[in-house]
Amino acid sequence: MSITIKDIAQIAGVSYSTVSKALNNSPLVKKDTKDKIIAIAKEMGYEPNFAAQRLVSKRTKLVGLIWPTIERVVLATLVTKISDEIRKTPYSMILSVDPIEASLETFRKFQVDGIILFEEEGDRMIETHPIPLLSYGVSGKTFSPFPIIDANHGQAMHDAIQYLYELGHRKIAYIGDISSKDPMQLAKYNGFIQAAKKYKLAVDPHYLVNTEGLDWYNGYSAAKKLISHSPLPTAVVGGSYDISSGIIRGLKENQLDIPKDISIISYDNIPQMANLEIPLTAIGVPVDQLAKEIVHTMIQQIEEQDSEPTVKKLQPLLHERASCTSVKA
Amino acid sequence: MSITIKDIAQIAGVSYSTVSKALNNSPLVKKDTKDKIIAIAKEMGYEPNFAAQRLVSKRTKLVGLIWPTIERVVLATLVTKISDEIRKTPYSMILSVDPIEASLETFRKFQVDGIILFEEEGDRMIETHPIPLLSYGVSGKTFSPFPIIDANHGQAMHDAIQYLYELGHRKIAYIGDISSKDPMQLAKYNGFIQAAKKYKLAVDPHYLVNTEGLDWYNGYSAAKKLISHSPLPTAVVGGSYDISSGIIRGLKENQLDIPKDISIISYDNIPQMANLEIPLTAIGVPVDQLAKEIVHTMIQQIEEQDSEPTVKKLQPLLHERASCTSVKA
DNA sequence: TTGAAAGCGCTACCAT
DNA sequence: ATGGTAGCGCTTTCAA
Repeated sequence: MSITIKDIAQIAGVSYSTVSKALNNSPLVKKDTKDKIIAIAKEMGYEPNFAAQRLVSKRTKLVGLIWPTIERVVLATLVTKISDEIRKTPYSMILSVDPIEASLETFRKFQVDGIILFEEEGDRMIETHPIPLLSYGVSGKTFSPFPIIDANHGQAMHDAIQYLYELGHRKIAYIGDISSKDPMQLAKYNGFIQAAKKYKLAVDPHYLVNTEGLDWYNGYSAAKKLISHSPLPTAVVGGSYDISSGIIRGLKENQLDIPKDISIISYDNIPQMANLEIPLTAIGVPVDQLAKEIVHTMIQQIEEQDSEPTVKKLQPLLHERASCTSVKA
Repeated sequence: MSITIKDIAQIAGVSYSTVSKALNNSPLVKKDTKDKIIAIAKEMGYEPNFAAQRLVSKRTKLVGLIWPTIERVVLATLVTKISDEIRKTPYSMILSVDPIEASLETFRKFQVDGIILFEEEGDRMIETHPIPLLSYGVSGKTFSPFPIIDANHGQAMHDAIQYLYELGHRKIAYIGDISSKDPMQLAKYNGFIQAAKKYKLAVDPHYLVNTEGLDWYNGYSAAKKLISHSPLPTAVVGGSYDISSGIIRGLKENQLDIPKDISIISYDNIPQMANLEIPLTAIGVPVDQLAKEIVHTMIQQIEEQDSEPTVKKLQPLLHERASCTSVKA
């Protein structure tokens, strides 16, 4: 049997309701008493009984996160960061690896206060769901019944191209996955196309390489395919962390020096970019900020029931490393 | 406010303690009443209040699982299967992606009844931990303060070699990661060496290729390295799912036909083996069985406090697909 | 500023 | 077979 506020009350010589207040930092308790009680609690190794707390205050202070099915380093990083972020708040996070329906079932059982999910899956059955929801993804429609955190992939691609353009690049290739209906992938691709148009780049069709997958190897093969045609581009934009790491290998295996022969910039602004064979300049909303925004918005949504579900487009950031160089016009 | 047993009691015209019994399928309630109550409960969409249940019955029926840091398809599959398995029991699982210390903190807060973790990390501080623990890993020492589920990697390698031997293979290579101190990787490597000795195979040093990593690409490079020397082996044992998928690519890129030119068998008995470019014959404890065993043992450990923490070595199974062929001596 | 007491939803025991 | 009730540990009035 673990120790309860009654035990503390006994030792401290106060009533247990006072202990409760003290532990919750209520202003209704004299500072002396409060300090004493807190000290005793700590000394006794008191841990509040979660179930009891939840029972009485209808909030569970629990957020559920549905683990995305796709295995990606970036997503794993994001989930971890979200977890870190939540740990700084009074909330706790529980994860479910089950398919969405089963996850919702579990979360309902735990009576979580809010649910975070990744991309679209939300759309379907969830409209009716009473639990505050938040989705990380692409805000296709400008209206949504629940808030969406959007990493603004299109903007990111624009910024990448602008950056390369200003370095003098005119022949820029895009290597990414556009085989699926994944809105994030499409948003990147479309963003590239649009920005290329804006900067009047002549995009040779073979500068657009569809990796048809998100794996390392897909980027690797795509890179080889890209350099099998001439003229070679002077820069390439990689669609994701994994893809770009494959591109590096593909280029290196063909004795192409990065960035001397070819510059490369990658989508996904995660710290791991620095640990690749060649640290890559990257574009995207920094994963920490993404996590912060997701958690913050989720909690706000929970605590202010009336707050409008907003679609929040975040600002991508360009993180320079040594993988791009300027080129004479 | 969601509905409670009192609401049900009112509708059913019985006391709420009767409802509680009925819902818990107590034999103390007449079948008629029970059926009626259950029907009403279902109709009203009743969900028991988790917190209240937990508060009164000291068990939480919660199992915590610490998500392994290493990103592997196989582990993700295992975690998912464990989740599926737990969903069949009265228990629920919560996942933590935090580092072990923080995870334990969280789990203590949730007052989980048991904790599952992957490999050794348990050893350290956990000795003192009062919560039943179970580890999936390698049972180096035969004694352990908590139960260990061991996939018996050594035996698996033995079985693989026996299989190949009986097909007539005498030149067998091993491609796997032996650069880290990961006991699972070492167990496989050592198992290979031992079995090779047993079958009196002359293991040319270049038949042992250290991938120095667990990624696809590591297997790919290793395969290329392997075939750069002659004589080529007639069969190769891949150390893991990812590694083997890299091996396939490496061999194919060099116009080597599987299994005509070279047979391949991979560790990791997961269904995904069938979806590779070339469906691979695989050896290992089937992931479903692993999950079943882990969950079953965990629950037993929780419910029978006195049960001895056993080290359970599981029996690997060889799943034949079309990647191995016999060879004339 | 502190204490007493109600009650969250449920299980389990005792009474009927 | 069913009902009444205590109490799990806590928060939150309300009273002192």
